[in-house]
Amino acid sequence: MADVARLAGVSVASVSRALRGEPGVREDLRHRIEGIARQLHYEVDEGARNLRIRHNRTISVVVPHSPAAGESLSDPFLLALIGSIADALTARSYDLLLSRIDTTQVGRLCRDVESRRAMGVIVVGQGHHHEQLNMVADRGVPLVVWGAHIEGRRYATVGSDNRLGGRLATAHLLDGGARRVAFIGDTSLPEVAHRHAGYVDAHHARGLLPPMELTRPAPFVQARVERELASLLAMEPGIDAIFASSDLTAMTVVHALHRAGLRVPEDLQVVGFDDIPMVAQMRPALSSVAQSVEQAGAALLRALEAVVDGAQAPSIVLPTTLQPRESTRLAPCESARQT
Amino acid sequence: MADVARLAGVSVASVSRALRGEPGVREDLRHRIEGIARQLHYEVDEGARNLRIRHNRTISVVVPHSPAAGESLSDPFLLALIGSIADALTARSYDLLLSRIDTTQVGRLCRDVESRRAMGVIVVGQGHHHEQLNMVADRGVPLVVWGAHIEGRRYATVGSDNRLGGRLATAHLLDGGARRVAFIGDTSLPEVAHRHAGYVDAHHARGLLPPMELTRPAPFVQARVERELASLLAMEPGIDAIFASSDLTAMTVVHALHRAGLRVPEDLQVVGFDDIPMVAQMRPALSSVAQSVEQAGAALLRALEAVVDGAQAPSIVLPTTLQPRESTRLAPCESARQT
DNA sequence: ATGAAAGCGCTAACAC
DNA sequence: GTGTTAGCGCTTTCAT
Repeated sequence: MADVARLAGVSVASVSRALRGEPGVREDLRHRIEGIARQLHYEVDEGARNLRIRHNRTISVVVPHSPAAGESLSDPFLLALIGSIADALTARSYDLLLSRIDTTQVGRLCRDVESRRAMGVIVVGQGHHHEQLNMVADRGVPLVVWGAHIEGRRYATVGSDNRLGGRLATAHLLDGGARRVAFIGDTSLPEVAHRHAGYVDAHHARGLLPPMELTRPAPFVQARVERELASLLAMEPGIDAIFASSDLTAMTVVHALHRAGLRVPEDLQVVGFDDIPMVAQMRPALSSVAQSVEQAGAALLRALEAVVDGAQAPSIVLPTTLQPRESTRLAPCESARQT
Repeated sequence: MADVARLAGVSVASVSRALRGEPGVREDLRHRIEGIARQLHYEVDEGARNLRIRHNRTISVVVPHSPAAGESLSDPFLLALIGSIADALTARSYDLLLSRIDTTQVGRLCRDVESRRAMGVIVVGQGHHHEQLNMVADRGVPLVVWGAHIEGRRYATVGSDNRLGGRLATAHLLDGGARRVAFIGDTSLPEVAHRHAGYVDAHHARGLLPPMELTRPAPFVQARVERELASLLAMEPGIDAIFASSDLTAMTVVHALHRAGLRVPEDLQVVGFDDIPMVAQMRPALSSVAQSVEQAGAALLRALEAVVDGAQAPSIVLPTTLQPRESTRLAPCESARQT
């Protein structure tokens, strides 16, 4: 900046004013300064600027690192979500500091904010770390989590209407003629628990008793899903539909059913969750519950800004919709009336 | 930091020294200071620190924004690559500033570095922006690109051995009995061009003339792939195998072939590229060329560090390997001898 | 409308 | 071993 000032024959104060578009600067001077800056490829030092104004526009986005499961980094939904966040931040000229850390480490979650690198944190997926997240929020770190609204949470959340999604999926299966619908998914995860609650809802709404023995708590890992499915098929021959709590799980399920010589949807219907683009390419094309990814980034940012402004842990729920395809029996038009 | 100093009854200089593990500090004092810092949840202000030491450990990772194609944000390979980079940076205690911008805008690509927010840039995918990338490098911005080594490039690259991959895939198809192998992919992209070169190589190595009329320049967009495939099948009935330049394209191809009543691999063999985890779940399971994602992040970082240290645009090529599955005819064991 | 000077939170000489 | 002080590059009073 000193260089620009010297070349323009003015003080750094004027350069600062000119470059930031402050009013009290003569237009011709401003143009001269801008020209010189451009020529030098000069950009204002963000660190120095932030230090002076005691403020920054960087947001820390944390993708939980799950050493146990291979769940995380092959899921296209996660990429779509991160992309949505990146776009929302870019649109509002925030910077995005990405980190992949173990969410149990409260200290590391807070570090970016406490070292003033970032003004707030977005965590993509709450997993089992409810209590740790509460601790982060208690420490005064502006925090918003993509996930489910949990009783007693002190952090902001943005997430899909998982319960509605679960209800839509299950209703679709039942109305397609299924009587014994299995649920595969790790219900110890809050989001999955809500999907399961919707599954129960749909049964009740039809005067049916949800068959709890058909709920299998398989984590996202492929091998586990296959094992649970095998045991399910062996023990419960009457089963005629499967609601998988993610598309990745559903894909594994369809593949395994095929190897077992069972046809989808003739022998068993299958519905997934997330509606990743790929499921339309499966054979059969997979019915799935779509989340509103495009809205997610903007909603997360809105919630975070509210928290920064002192709001008390707001919570936003985004709509889910059913996308009927070939893996379920009810025709797309018929399923329109579902709830 | 002043707070910590006051509570410890020492000067800020001592706190700074203690917290950074400098030698000349009495052990008991250091412990006292560390205790107080922890208690206050104090973290050193990174911005102020970087300003003072005139240096930082942040790397800008740019995911090209392609307004045209929907190519980008559903590709699991991209997420795996970003994850690999994030892990490599974390392991070496770098921060990752993620942005999703139009790579044609040279100025924005340079901004993070020129505003001293980051010390270098990693671009994930070179697309058609060879010239712009050269301009960035010429501006003195430390730059490394995930992509192909191009004649006349002045920026560092890290990428897969796409030519080898193309050769492996094509050889596998030919040795599985195919005689008219089609290539679907946008050969104007350097990486895809290399895959195509490998396709040509494999033909030559067997004394065959590569059937250039069977090369279709379809971009990653699904609709385009389907159209090209339809025209291909209509015009060239003799076609008996397809090498798709990405797994996503291959999935679309398999789906379209099925709707056209053609069987894979009996009527046509299909092989993809990237080996995303999902292709093993397809019906039939898709043969594919695997890239070394796990190595990618570390290699990119190594190259970037070399550039920062003044190296002249190094270039790293990572191995590719064929993963034979059900969509091709040659048994996995037989295919071991391929080259 | 422009400049001089103080200070954001930190580190690194230099003194003691 | 510890404190004092200058200054990183910027913004912002306060003068002029």
